[in-house]
Amino acid sequence: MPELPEVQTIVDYLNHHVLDIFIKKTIVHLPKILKNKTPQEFEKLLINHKIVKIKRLGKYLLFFLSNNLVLSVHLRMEGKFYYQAKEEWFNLAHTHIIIEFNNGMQLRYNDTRQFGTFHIYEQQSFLDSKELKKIALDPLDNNFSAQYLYEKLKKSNKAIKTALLDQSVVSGIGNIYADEILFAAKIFPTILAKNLTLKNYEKITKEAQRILLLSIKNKGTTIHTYKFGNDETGLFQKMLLVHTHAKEPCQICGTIIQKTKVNGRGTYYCPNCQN
DNA sequence: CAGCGAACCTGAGGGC
DNA sequence: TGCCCTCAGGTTCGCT
Repeated sequence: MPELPEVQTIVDYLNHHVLDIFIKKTIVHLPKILKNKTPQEFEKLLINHKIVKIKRLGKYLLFFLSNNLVLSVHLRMEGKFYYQAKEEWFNLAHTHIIIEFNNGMQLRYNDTRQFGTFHIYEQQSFLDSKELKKIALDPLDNNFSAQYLYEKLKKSNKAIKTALLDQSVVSGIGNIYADEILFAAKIFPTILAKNLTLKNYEKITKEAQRILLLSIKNKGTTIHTYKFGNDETGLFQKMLLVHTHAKEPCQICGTIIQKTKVNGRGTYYCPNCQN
């Protein structure tokens, strides 16, 4: 499901709604979402504590708790959070975890495909965890640069699109934005990363930052099921130039947009602009 | 280590 | 209406 702009939108929304409220109870309908705790341990660790701050690391949401623990959540393809009154209807079939606050509201984790993950770590060591330690800088990080990307990829035999999807190279970019970034940078998706120049990486970096920021401004991209807050959708899908536009004329040059598979992922490109 | 497909799941949509 | 196939904002595992 969500990539950097969608996760950032969800983090921004939740930071405005769920901070500094005591957690009253938790309900876990699908224990396998909790990867390193039992439902009993999960409740014991959260109850009578508060969420102090929520941050994003790549595509992970990090909930910092008042007891110096960190709840790290990955939404994978379809994970969603709803913040609703406990009386309000919800889809029982796909709501797997509920955190209820003492103000009568519930934070509900909904995930049709059940791919999402919850981990709880100590605040001083969460970055050492197996999943989080490999997350590279994202393009909006102050320390990110074209030089950084170039150094990481100048010997890589991967297709540039595959490299951009590798979260240990650059984090936050997924299938939609990889296509849009390479289109904007006029780079063919299957070119090997090692064959690109620093100048190419400067273009990729610049376009990645522009596109991701523009998408955050538009609350992300809703193609299938991504939602944030109380069932709101993003708007950036209206600004996609290649992704989902197979068989349509390119808005820049009129050539028909092609769809293919790169590393098993649907990939859209303009054979003229990205030649 | 690279590269590839399968696996994890459910549901929507198209073709017949 | 129903069946079968493909596809889906992601990641990890296991095989060659």
